[in-house]
Amino acid sequence: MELSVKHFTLCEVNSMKQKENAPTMKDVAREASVALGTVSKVFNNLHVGEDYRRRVEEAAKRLGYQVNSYARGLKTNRTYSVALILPDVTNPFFSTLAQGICSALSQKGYRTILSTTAYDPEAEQRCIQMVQQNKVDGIIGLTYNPALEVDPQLPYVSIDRYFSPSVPCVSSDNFGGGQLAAGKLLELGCTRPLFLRIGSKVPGESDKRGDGFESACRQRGISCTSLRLCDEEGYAPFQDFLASHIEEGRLAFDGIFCVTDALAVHIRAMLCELGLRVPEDVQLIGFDGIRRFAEDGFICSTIIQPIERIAETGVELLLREDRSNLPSLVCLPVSYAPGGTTKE
Amino acid sequence: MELSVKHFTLCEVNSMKQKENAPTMKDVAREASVALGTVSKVFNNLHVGEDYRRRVEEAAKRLGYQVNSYARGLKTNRTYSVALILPDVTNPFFSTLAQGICSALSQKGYRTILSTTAYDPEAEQRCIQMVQQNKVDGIIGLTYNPALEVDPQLPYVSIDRYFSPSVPCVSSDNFGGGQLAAGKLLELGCTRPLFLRIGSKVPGESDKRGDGFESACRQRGISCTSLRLCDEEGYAPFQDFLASHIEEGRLAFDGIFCVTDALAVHIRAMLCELGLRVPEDVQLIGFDGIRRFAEDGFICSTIIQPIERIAETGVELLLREDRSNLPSLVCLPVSYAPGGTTKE
DNA sequence: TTGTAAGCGTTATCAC
DNA sequence: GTGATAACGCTTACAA
Repeated sequence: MELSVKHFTLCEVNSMKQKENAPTMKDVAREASVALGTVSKVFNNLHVGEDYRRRVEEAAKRLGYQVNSYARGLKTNRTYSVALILPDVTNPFFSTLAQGICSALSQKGYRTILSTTAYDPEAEQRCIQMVQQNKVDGIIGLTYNPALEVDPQLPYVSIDRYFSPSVPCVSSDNFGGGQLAAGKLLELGCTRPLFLRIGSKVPGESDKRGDGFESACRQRGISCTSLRLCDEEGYAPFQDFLASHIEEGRLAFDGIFCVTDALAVHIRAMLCELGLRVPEDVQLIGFDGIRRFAEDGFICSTIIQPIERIAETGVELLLREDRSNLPSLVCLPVSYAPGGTTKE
Repeated sequence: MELSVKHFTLCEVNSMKQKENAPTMKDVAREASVALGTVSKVFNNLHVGEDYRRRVEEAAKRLGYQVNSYARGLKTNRTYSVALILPDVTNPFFSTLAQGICSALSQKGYRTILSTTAYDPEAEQRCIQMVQQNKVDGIIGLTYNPALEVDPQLPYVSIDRYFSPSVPCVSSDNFGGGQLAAGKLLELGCTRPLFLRIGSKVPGESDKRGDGFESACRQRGISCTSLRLCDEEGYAPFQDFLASHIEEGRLAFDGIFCVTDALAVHIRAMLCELGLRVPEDVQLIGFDGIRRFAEDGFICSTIIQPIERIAETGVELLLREDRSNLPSLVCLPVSYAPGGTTKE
């Protein structure tokens, strides 16, 4: 008689040691007195006589059989798993993205293999290697290594970073978001706008935020100041810059567009320390649409990224059957919401 | 001549369609003019003549060969991947946990298969099924289904929920955290403490937070009020409760311990609306140690969970070779930090 | 409609 | 030490 591997609720499990023998299709076939091929057909929903199907299903249940998707993948070359490569899932933007991608994938029957890279280009490359060995069906990556090496056969979707025409990139409409921020600030009475940026030194889609902002200001005949920093420099230069632009307790700017919400809250704190009031003296708009908790309001006035749609679009592009006419860049629409750092 | 699958940087990839033929060990063997077994040995770091090894490695590089870990797993019954089952990776506590577990696993050479369940007990069970088919080497789960069915053969570590002696559970020292909160509040001059809780109706380790708080109050001869709600009830009862305990603009409590930081910030907002000042009129302590961004301070005075250590411990327990003497519950030490909602 | 057998890419057991 | 060969669990022609 076959030794069956029953499943137990976690509460029932005690230290019973069974022999290491997960039941296989062969076991099921024997238990159901049918041929191996028949069992396979049942589990692939192919036509099989009704009573055969029943016998197989019952036998499988009795034995606690589960298909071995590794063995299946070996045969079919499809593993129904995709890799998600993110710098860090702690950041609210990334974690929301991860959530969206993970559930979009699971809805389509795919597993998510999560790799975090801590912004390290070499770790990024190692992840790629690792998941390629794992024979994933595709990769969604938000990476900073401009020279990532990837099997060209493997579907790849990039988030927020454009590589080449043949690698689809999905991101927010960063340029439009910058324009929107400028429009709002001006509309709210600002006349001396400032753009502040800190981020990676490797170029990315989000650089367009500042471009859009400046462009919109210029278009309205307003001159705009910008300060763009790299992560390595830290926040200190902002502090100095702001302090040096205060005259008689008055800042030279009355509206600041920050490249992220994270920066906006930092700048807000700096302004407070400098004795400036937000939004009375200076209005602030960030970018991302971060909330503290899901039910909370925004942590600052902000340009909201449609993270959910970015996730869905990325997944859709990655899993698309016909890969001949993929767009090289899709920008999703952003929106504005007040969050206490503007005068509404 | 073999058709080799070179790797390209993402930027170089153009729409070149190659034939679907990832190189296999057989190809490498032929390319290097050695036997198949020799190639296998090279990739498993077994003893092989130095020049053979070199030839194989060069051939592999030429062909862009990568081991197929599916095929390997089929043979060896180890996949070097573990499943992480979380309700939702958007919540800061969960995302930090995910980050810690993911990197601890990757450090040990394991991949993380992430599944999010949205607190749905059935989704949790489906995840378990799915990852079992995937032949993961183990599961780390933070789940709410009290009757999860799992293959008893498969190593399982539970976070924050105790199932049975044979299923290791790792969590913070919730009871101790409650005591700590009580001690702090009392030390800071509170005399009329209140405990507020909202959460799942299925019991979990975090229930001990309130128990510890009450116990510590009792021990010091102070009577303590508690209000414990289920998620379904929403925050409204808190609002009513607080409003009904105000007399002449004065709240009946001067120190509140909230079961999470999320609740604490909500309660703080409610108190503000009711015209009460935090921390002047009422002091507040939360639980978790949440920050808005990694560099920021805490969003409220809080009992900090050692999330990093929970992650590491969970992984260590899961991957432990000798599974005969596993602890059934390990509680990790918490600490207190002020965050603006207490008088320090 | 059902059964048979070859083979997916790897590892492991043997003789050599 | 190296090299053929038989599994691993499954899918899939193809034969019955």
